[in-house]
Amino acid sequence: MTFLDATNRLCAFSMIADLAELPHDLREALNKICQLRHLRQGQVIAHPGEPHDLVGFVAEGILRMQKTLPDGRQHVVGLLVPGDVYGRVFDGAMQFSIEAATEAKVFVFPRHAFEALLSASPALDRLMLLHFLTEIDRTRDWMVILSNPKVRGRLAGFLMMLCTRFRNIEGMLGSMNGMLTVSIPISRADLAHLLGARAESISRAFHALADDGMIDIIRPDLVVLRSIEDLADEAGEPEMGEAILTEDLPSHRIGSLRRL
Amino acid sequence: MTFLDATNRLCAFSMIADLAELPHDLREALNKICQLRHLRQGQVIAHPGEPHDLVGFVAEGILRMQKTLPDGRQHVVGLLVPGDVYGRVFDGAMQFSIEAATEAKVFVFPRHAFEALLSASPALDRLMLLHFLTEIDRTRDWMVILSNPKVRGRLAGFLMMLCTRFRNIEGMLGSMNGMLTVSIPISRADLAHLLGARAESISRAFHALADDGMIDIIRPDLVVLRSIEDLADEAGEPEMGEAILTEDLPSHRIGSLRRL
DNA sequence: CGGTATTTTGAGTATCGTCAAGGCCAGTGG
DNA sequence: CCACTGGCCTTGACGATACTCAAAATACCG
Repeated sequence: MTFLDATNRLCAFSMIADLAELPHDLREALNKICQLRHLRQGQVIAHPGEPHDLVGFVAEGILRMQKTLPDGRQHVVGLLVPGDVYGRVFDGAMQFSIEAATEAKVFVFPRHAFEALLSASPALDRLMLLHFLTEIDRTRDWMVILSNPKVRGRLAGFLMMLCTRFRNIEGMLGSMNGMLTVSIPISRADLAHLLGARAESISRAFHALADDGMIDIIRPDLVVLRSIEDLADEAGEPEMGEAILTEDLPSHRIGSLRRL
Repeated sequence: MTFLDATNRLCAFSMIADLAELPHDLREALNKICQLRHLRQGQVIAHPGEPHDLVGFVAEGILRMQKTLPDGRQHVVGLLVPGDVYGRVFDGAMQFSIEAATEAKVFVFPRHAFEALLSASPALDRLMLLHFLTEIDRTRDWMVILSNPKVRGRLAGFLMMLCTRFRNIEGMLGSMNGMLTVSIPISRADLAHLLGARAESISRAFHALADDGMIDIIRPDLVVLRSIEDLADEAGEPEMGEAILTEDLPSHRIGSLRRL
């Protein structure tokens, strides 16, 4: 299966900026081994333990990474948005399972073919290396959020992170009479696991933030951010608020490797 | 400055297994640009924001990564042990500052020279890639620990992580009449930041674990683990306990890229 | 040995977890 | 169209846990 547009140019990865910038012949080689998959919500595409023989790029939708504990409980440890990569390269089994949080589309590559290209192409190799560096920083940012002693603070940090990660992703951020809205792609129960709390506490924290005028809750999965500064303050990270407010919005570029 | 042993072979990286396994000519090239630095406790070797022009490998001692918030508070987000790498390659400024938690020795490479070698050598490139993959998984493990709702659980998880990370590191693990002891390389205050709690709560959690017979507190920075299973249970990760107990101890190998 | 920083303890309050019940919404079947 | 059902979110009440502020004890260092 190949992806060619009307003018016969490779277009499969056009929405994934980092791939689109690769040399033409490399894109062609990638195109030959790639496959587009539609995922319905809730579909699990990778199980921990068993070696996963695919490397995937998210094209549309939100996936979540989760650790499944022996007793069956599931522990969300991250979100994948368009432009993100999942799957191990070169070594070992996946540490986490991956599940579609929304309808999603992913490009998948057979692992060994992808690794062969990786070894042959410095550009792709560099791309992956930079991607992983970014991922490390993101996960450390998660840690900073999680180490806030109070649930309200962690939730505020989570909302801030959604803003930065969703900035370039269609349908996740919006505006209501001039104010920023953000979609919350996971359930209260999952959010509770992610933030180290119970679903009830998460619910109370949402409404506490609403009572203080920082947010409005339109639907459980859609909130208006009324005061980014106050949220950033609540999260204990003054710098994040400024970043969100001052930065311009290059909405054409998806999956930038630069951190926001 | 070069590092040659009595028989005139390169020996600088002998304690860092991953570097020692590189081809000879590459080790030689690395050796030419590398520098050994002794760090005294508390010394800060990287500041966030300002681009850091060095890539470092930890040879001895423990360093901590921390985020310095605008108001001056410091937020530990990880520990570096011998074999670990710090510093950004190719892109941007450091996100976190790095400080020596103990006396330490590090090998540092000028960033651009290191990048040049990286581009020229697939083996080194692969090494770094795998290292970063491991680092991502480690940080996600941190997340799982941090998302435990109770301080006792987070502390138990922290102790388990110390065991796995310190396994091959001299002076951090010991034994007292048959039982495992572990050194705690950071202060209560830093641990509190790391685990999302206050120093008082950390202290109380330590003594709560001691009262339940899971640990003995020899000194504030040295504890005996009396029941790894119970600790793992407290941490909510039954699998970790088994891993620590059943695994053999290849103490000659430092800085394995394989996850413990 | 004294002085300082760190750790611990204590008491009171705020927050959070827990259990239970109720509400909202979408889908189902009468 | 409506009642019913099940999942998810919310609310309430209560006990457990953790934060706060203060003070004491311990460890550390010269």
